[in-house]
Amino acid sequence: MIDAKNVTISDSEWEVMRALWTMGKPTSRELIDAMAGLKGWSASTTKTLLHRLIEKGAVNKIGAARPFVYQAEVGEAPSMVAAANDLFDHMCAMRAGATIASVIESRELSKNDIAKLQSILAEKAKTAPEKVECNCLPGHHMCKEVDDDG
Amino acid sequence: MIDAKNVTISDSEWEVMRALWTMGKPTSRELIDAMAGLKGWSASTTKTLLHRLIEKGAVNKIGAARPFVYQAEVGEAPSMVAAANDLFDHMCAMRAGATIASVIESRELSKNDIAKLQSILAEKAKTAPEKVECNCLPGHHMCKEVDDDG
DNA sequence: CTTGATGGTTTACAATCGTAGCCGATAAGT
DNA sequence: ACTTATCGGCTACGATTGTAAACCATCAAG
Repeated sequence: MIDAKNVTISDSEWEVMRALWTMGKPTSRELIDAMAGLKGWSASTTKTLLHRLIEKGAVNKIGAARPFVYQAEVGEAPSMVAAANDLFDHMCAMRAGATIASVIESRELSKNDIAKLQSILAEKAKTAPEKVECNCLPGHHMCKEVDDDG
Repeated sequence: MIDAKNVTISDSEWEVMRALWTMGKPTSRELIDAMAGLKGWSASTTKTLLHRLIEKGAVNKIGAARPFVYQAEVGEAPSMVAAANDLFDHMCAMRAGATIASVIESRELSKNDIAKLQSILAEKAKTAPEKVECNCLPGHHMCKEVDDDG
């Protein structure tokens, strides 16, 4: 369940969105085939998910004639950012640094990506606090130091 | 639904885990009060979630006598990392850089966090590719360039 | 010993999700 | 025109989730 533009998109629906973002304006057939290949879903499954996404306003059905094409209504990048924020909003602020570190370590990033991140970090370093406070239970700072991974 | 240690922990359950991680080994009463304060849940709701987490093996009931204490069985940091990986595994590899950038921009990070990230990035820069390929539909690279946020 | 508080266990129930079959309309082939 | 393959809509159904009440056991107080 990931939130993008105030609607809740389920995991399976999310997969359909991914395909839609990649394919642009596919017909249902193209989408069905793609999902069949990617996830092994039956045609009905993809159709259902597509319909639910339309109901939720995350996808548009375009055209008047019979082979409609479908298009994502919510953008890919904003949805990614929303999903990531949703995740980090639900973890202790103290853990964000270590978690980001782990993500960076495990992902493939281009030279350009890295340069951008470095520049953001350099800027951020200027005003960074010595320590981030735990925000788990308001008023208390009960989280232990970060490195007790267990 | 976030995956940590091969069990699926739902959103609400996740909130309970957060409290457990913060509180350590609370009694059910303490936990119930915390969740009532944080989320406005009734005692029953917290009890149900706690039970489901125990069934799922994510939480341990400790003690033999009547006021048991409860403890998270899965660690906080690994769960965070698992959740983050889960998220990034389900987005186009091309988008990872921009998404991480947005996360870094919106989070509070300590000087130490930043230094650590900078060191990881410096290391990673040595072997970084010029460009990350789209991995959305295998065999094709259909994703547009990253900066068409819309 | 009865009683009530406190904590633990079962049951409930509507909403959403994952997964998919079936049906009706329309377009295409013969 | 008649049959058939497609496409889109409706129906289905068990599992999980969010939310919580009801019930039961046990300990302490009277």
